[in-house]
Amino acid sequence: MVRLVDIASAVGVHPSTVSRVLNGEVGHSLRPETVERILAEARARGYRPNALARALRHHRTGALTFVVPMLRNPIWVRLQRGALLRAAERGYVVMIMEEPMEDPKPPGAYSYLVTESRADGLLLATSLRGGRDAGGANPDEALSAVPHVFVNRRGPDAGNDVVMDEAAAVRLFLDHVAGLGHRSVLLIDGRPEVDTVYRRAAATRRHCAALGLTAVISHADATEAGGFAAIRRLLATGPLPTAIGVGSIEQVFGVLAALRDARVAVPGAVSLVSLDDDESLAYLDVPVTSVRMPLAELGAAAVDALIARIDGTGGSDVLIGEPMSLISRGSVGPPPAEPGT
Amino acid sequence: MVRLVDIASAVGVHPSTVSRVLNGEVGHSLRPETVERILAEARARGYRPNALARALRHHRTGALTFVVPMLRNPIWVRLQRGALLRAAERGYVVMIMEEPMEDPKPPGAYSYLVTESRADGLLLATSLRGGRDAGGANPDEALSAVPHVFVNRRGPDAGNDVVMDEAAAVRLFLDHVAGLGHRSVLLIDGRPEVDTVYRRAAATRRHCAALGLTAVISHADATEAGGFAAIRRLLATGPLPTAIGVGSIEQVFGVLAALRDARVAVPGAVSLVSLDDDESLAYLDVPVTSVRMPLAELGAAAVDALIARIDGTGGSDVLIGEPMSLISRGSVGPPPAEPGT
DNA sequence: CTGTTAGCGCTTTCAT
DNA sequence: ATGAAAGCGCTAACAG
Repeated sequence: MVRLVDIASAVGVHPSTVSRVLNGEVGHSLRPETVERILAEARARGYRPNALARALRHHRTGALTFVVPMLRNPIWVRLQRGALLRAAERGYVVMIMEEPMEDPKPPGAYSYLVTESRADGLLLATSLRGGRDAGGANPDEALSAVPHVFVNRRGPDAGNDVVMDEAAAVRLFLDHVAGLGHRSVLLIDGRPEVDTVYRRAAATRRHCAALGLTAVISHADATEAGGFAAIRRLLATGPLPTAIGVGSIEQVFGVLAALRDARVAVPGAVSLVSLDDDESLAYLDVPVTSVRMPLAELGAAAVDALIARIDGTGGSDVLIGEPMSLISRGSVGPPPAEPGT
Repeated sequence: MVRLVDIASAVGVHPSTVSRVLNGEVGHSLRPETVERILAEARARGYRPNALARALRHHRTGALTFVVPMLRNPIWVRLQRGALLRAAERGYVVMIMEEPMEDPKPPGAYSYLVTESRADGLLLATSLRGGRDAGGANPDEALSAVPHVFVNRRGPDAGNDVVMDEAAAVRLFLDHVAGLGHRSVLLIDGRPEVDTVYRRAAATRRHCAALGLTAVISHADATEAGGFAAIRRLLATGPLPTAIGVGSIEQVFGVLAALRDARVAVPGAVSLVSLDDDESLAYLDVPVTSVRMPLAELGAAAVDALIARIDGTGGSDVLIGEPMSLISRGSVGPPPAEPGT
């Protein structure tokens, strides 16, 4: 390992001089020759500053921690990617912690990572929504002492949320099907305690009311089996609404399978929109129309927001709405003359 | 922030005493009362050791870096999960670096992370296979100085590879279809420079020869479009082999779509096996038989192997073969009387 | 049983 | 234009 002192003694100057040169000190005028010699020596020996020692002095680790739930859902991949890319651009590395689904911890359970100087701040996408609207957890003290931002969900403390415009996504879906004449809508989504689900459900009720559509909300596990079961359950109780929105890709597969089993034609009898795009949807037997969400942008914005908190540069809640679009692929058509079976 | 000295002066002892108590020194006998007072004070003030200072002393950061290619493929999610879980069990945190697909770097490009003391070792799943068999890169010096392990691919230096038994997966596929009477096999997989692809292709040729089957290998992008194009291309040149193995989930979707378009019945005309399982395959219009690979186990084993390298506790190449199984779902049947369209 | 001392590798006043 | 010295928070010999 090459240290600062090594190259200092090799060149015959004091370590502090080397430090200044290598950090490109501006105010300090250095003799060009000295600078040259130091730079040459450092390059020759492949000197790399010790991030630990530096962090210890600066009270800055240059690392962020991203806490994500252990889900298969590909949205996390795109989100993570956007965050990693932006973090790299801004000179940070990111640690990933996956939160076990069985025993989800309160967000404050991760503040130790900052307290122990393992990271400068926390990107929190813990599974449950947290205090504020959930009524569950009490305001989390450990957390408030630490720079953090909630990603894709609203946390217990206002002003630290970075979320997407789920209401806009829902409107894209509803306006599309309403425009084709649909009057009854079904939203199949995950558990209502999940913040994104909560916001999509609320937006669906609100916008359906505004458009004069009837709305049914069905909550199920965010898995293939969950989507399958939801359709089964609804078919047992009567005819389906003619337009169906689905909250996660996994559920889309289950919903399609259940409709196929029940011989409900798509888009003949019911129309389907996925509120979560994936390339594979274009290749199914019924290519599925979907709303593409700005996930990478969400990840990047969350990193920016967190760094602002770390730097003490204020910051308020962020709503990401762009780019968002409905990708028309063929699972949506006009409603049938009679309500779908 | 609470430091060691703070609780030392509060209790009225020397910092080193506090250090000893908090680290549960064994040889050193401490007066129970002192121990009690220190522990109480530390708990009361919520003391957390500074990981930076500790790492600086110990020359150990307690962090590993996982370098993964920027792919959508869900295998990375399962692999990452296995690695994160095991790392947490062993007291390490994991940083993730995603390697840009456009300009893949040689594995040695990441050794600076260890040199700068940001991590103790590297889990490398960089996109290309590296020197040894690829003939490309020259032996990477920067890398050899640093604890590392190649995950799911073989690196340029022997003895540091942790891979799955791709040959066994291929055999599971081939024995299954051969047992049903298939005599001609097609493997659709990714780019041949990717090590897993290379090994599956080699195993396919070898085992087909042993079984007396004809084998065709088709390389395409590991995407839906790639799988689609591969089938299109092959259909243009003549009838398909009756048994098809596919290397990645994304390709499976494309392959199914192309077969559907061309009115090739599955499993009537051709049988299909995915060499990469995913829950969603069970819900397609033709549920797809697949080989489930031990991805989480691979991630965990890679972490163990890397920690062994870090601790200087030897270690040689690791081959993960268990648990691996063929999940029969309905896309495989006996071959048709006449070869597929 | 506990205190003293000397750093880990780097940065930053303050001198000169 | 450069050197000296102190210290980030913790630990590990070595004393006593």
